[in-house]
Amino acid sequence: MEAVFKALADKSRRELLDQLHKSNGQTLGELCDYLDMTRQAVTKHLALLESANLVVTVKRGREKLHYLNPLPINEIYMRWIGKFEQQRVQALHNLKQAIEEKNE
Amino acid sequence: MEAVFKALADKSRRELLDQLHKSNGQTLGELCDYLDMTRQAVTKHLALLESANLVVTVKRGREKLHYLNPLPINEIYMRWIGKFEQQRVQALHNLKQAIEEKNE
DNA sequence: GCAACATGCAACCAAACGGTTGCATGTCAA
DNA sequence: TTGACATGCAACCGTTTGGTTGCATGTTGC
Repeated sequence: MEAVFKALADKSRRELLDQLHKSNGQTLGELCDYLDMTRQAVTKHLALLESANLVVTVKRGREKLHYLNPLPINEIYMRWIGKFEQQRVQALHNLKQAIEEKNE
Repeated sequence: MEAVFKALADKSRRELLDQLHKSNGQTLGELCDYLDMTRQAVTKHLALLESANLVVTVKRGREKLHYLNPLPINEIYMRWIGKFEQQRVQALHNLKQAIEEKNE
């Protein structure tokens, strides 16, 4: 959970997830094309995403294929964001009531 | 957007949001009770949350009241997480296939 | 008015972060 | 087999981050 939030905090890593979203199962080399940094830097980002369980990798010969795992993001939504989301409706309701009361 | 992700990356800040979720409109002093750090550190965290527009503050006399703003989190869900969520089923299918291919 | 209280501001510090360079390892293809 | 290719590993480095301490400012209530 903590790892997922940390992983999502970086723009480059979100970009990588975006690319995998567009085309799943890309190699390290392919993913490097999208980011303006060295391969080693991209490796580090991918390692972090993998340790957060946001991407899963499979080795194929000398290549390493990267697959997106959307479950942790779903988890975050269910356990964390949904809670606040739920309150949003309540907050809007409260606001509506406050305005109505004011108009009386 | 970037600011929101960065703000959510820290456990203490998520804890603060949680506390505001439980009881909205708390003062700095009250929020300090929940975290094991100095008031100044909490101030910094709240400033970051405020600059990410996740909390809104109102001054009342010598106190500062903190209110949760759930809209940015909703934004993240709508623009970012929802996209991955949608793909979830498809991605699981792809992953399953990739693993099967590997086992051959 | 003044003492206690709630918060603000700034300098400082260690650790984590995001990136680099250099080199090693493993795999494919001719 | 050997050279090119895809990736792995480790040391290093500037900047950001999360926290501290010390002091300043504004507000309340007696």
